[in-house]
Amino acid sequence: MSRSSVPTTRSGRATMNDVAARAGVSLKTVSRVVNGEPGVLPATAERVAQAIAELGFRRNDSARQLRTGRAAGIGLILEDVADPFYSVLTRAVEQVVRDNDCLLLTGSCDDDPDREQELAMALCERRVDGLLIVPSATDHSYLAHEIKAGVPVVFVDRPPINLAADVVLADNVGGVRDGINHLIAGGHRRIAYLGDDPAIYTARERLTGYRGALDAAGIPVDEALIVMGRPEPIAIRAALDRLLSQPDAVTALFTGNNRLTTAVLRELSGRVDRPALVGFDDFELADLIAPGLTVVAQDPAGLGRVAATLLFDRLAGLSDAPRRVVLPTVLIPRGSGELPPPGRRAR
Amino acid sequence: MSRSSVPTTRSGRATMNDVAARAGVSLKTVSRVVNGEPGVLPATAERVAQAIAELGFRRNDSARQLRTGRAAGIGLILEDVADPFYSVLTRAVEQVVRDNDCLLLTGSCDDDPDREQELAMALCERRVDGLLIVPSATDHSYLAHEIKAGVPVVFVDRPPINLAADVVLADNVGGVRDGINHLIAGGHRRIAYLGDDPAIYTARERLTGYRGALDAAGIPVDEALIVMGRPEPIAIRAALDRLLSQPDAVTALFTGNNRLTTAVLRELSGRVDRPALVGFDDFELADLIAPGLTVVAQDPAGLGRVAATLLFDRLAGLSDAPRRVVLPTVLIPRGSGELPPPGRRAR
DNA sequence: CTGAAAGCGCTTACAG
DNA sequence: CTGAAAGCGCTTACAG
Repeated sequence: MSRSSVPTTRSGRATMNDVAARAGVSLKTVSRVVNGEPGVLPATAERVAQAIAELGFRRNDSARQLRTGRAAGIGLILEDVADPFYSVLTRAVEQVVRDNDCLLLTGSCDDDPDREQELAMALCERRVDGLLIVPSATDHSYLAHEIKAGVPVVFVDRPPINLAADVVLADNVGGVRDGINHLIAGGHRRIAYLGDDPAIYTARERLTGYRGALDAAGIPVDEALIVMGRPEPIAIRAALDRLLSQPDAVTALFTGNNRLTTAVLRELSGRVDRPALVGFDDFELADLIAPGLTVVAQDPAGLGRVAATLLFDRLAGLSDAPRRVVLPTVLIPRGSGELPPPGRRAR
Repeated sequence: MSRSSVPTTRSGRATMNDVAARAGVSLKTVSRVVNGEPGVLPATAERVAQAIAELGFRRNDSARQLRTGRAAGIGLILEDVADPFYSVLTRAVEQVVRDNDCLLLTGSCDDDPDREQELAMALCERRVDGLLIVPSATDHSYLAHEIKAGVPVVFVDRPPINLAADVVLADNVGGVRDGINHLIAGGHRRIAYLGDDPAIYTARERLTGYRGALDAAGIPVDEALIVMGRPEPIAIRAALDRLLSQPDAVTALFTGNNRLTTAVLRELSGRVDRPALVGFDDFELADLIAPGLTVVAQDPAGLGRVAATLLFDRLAGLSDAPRRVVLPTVLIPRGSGELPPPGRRAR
């Protein structure tokens, strides 16, 4: 078996031309074999396969991509993969992406609008087939060009602003309503709401759920019981001190997200007389603290799965008007949300 | 300003040629402007910039990639992004990748060796500039071709098998040794070790740390106190029943990873007389359960950062022999690891 | 069943 | 300072 010459492609990699030369066939025949196209004599295919193995040939997808226009890749932009909510969402997206024989390109933007746009543009320059975005920007008109150029974009967890596009959301209003109703049913009337920065869509939505539930129950909303802002330990401590020690002290707390819940738990852990607590968003070990943490659970995996599936539907040609999908939440009682108000604790 | 004709590129996207035509310059001049190359008359650059804006031109990176051979992308393969250990690692990798103006392509392989290889090959076909792998396969010789072709590969958390390549590891042996020594210093002699499937590198290494610490302290290793296997609740319950009720019951447990620790905590939560517990790997809320969980903390962000940095060093030309970097662990006492053995609890 | 030619949209290497 | 030509490694559209 005379080994003629090592392929001397500049990149150190064999190309289809190298394979063709070695197998004594044309470039096109190699392409047929590599892509499993029909109409190649078994004997020919065999020779090509052998040349491929000998040269360690691996198709260059950037050339293929240039020619076909398909990247076989999807971009995912979110706030921070390190956050369990997003990492679970990412995993679900990955699964759908894989089922569609694509690769996933990801980036965290830390709620920085500029970074979101930067990432989106970089992904578009790479000509990904579609984009999944948990938005941080306050204006998404910058994507209009890309959508017109045929790149489907699906928003997740928060809707786009100044742009018509698909979006998959959790039922923020309904979820909080359920949680507040649960506390009301437990006898609570003085229920505080700790939410994130109202600049965040979900923070506003959830607050709406709080107000709605109180209204529906005929309990007047006391604005002094609403605390909105970034989860800073110091601010939270101050808020809790006030809420729990004021004349008509609160008997229950609702925390608007994971980070707030954790921060509140840390502050509460030293206290003797604990208020009831329901948190929005579930997390690992919520059942192992004492009392177990009652939560309104979102479905991050569902958000990712549904959004990614919708994206591939769009890629497959689905051309409705932009859709708005809302996924339900689930109340999971574990103890903290079932603590009665002090007056009733004697029984 | 006469608007001649909308660009009719097949993809619906303007190309450099379209821009050139509109600006009345050559393709090459457009390329110069887009890439910020010097030697373009300000007036010319201005005309080009305007044409770019009008056409919504965005450079096609797949063409650029084909020509330059640089993907400006890094591949990351791991077990499961949804696991906090990996999601934090991913975030750190992302940061380094971004600092180097690259994009990140990721994939989870669920400890499936075939899936690892599939992903690695797909990423190589896409001609990523380098690969970061938390390996699941038991043979990495399949990567020899790629490495020879110039794709640097850095392994993370577990070393490669049958392949010489860089690797960044946690100090598994030393970390467990510290944890066991801590328990011994607390008066414990009957210390059980619950580890994961010994097919996993880190599980074997950590067990080695356990044996070493006992040996060094002159405590004979009782094989009956070693339980290795996937973290199945049923198996763990059975093991705990046996370990805690046998004649010479254990007074302390060491759990070899996050999932084992969680599973053990769930089983323990009902019990009255708790053994001391130290877990390998830290997690959120470990301070909020009672007693606080004492852990040997790894540095997942450090692993990701150091590995990614090493990868870019390789891309920049660093050509030493393959390196092996070991990152230290830290013992964090929070209560569960400081519970004394029953004999001493009276004091 | 097989192949020669053209072209995807850029960058490279020259030339003027 | 600007541009014409060639080519990266594939796939497309034909032809035989």
